[in-house]
Amino acid sequence: MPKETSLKIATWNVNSIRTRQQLVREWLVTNQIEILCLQETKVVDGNFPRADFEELGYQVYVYGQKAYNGVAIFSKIPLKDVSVGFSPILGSTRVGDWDEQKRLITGVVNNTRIVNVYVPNGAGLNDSKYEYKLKWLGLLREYLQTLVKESSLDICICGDFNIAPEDKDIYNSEGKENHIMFSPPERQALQYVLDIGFQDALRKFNPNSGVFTWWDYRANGFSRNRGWRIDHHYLSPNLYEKAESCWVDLEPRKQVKPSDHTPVIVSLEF
DNA sequence: ATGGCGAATGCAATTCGA
Repeated sequence: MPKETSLKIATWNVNSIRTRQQLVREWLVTNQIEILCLQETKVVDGNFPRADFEELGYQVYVYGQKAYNGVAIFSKIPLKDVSVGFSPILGSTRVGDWDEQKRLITGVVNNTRIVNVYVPNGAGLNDSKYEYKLKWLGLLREYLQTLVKESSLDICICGDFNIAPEDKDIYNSEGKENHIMFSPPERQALQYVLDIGFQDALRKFNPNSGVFTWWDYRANGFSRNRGWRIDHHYLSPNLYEKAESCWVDLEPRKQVKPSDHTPVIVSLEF
């Protein structure tokens, strides 16, 4: 038994798990990933292609819906205390309709609660979906605040946040003040969540500009490297100390029929 | 400035994503 164990947690918006099934499988075969958090699975739970991943030794936890949204966690170690949506923590009275869109799944491993989120995109600043995004982030803050208050577990929040936190997280931030994924109100809403006490895992190791996780399918975004960093791992203080590396894997984005996102991986030493 | 591309639904064209 090694004195220290390493746990690699990846996050990847796959833009349909059924379309990306083979790509995800191949990536897991060539990479030693203990936990994979998926977003935009776009499939109801009964149709999730779980067998392919169970064969690789993963427990598969899903929370999906027809056509849109959907999150899942694959884990080599069985998770404890798995729950989906806001209501198990915040209560159905407070949450109301906010769990209609399937955007959050959580479970516990190694004294660590993993919270996998797919934050709403928001469409545009004058769209009702923008208001939805800001309110959803407010609810996420309440959710995390409640977790922190009610338990001493470490927390890793990872997923597609649909927000580039800083100028250097966009290939060119000029003129993007009113652009979805960069406007000040949404960045402030994210910062308000992080102010509870979470830190950006990637920025512990890499202060540089030009680190991206998403490239638009249109206008050859990837070949021109017109990217954005909108997928993140945010860690509570103890976990932040345990992080030993964090990186983006560009290989899946180079493949035929890729997702428009590529995986981000954090390695934790316990 | 606009639209570009890709996926789902469901079978043509529309909606959505970011």
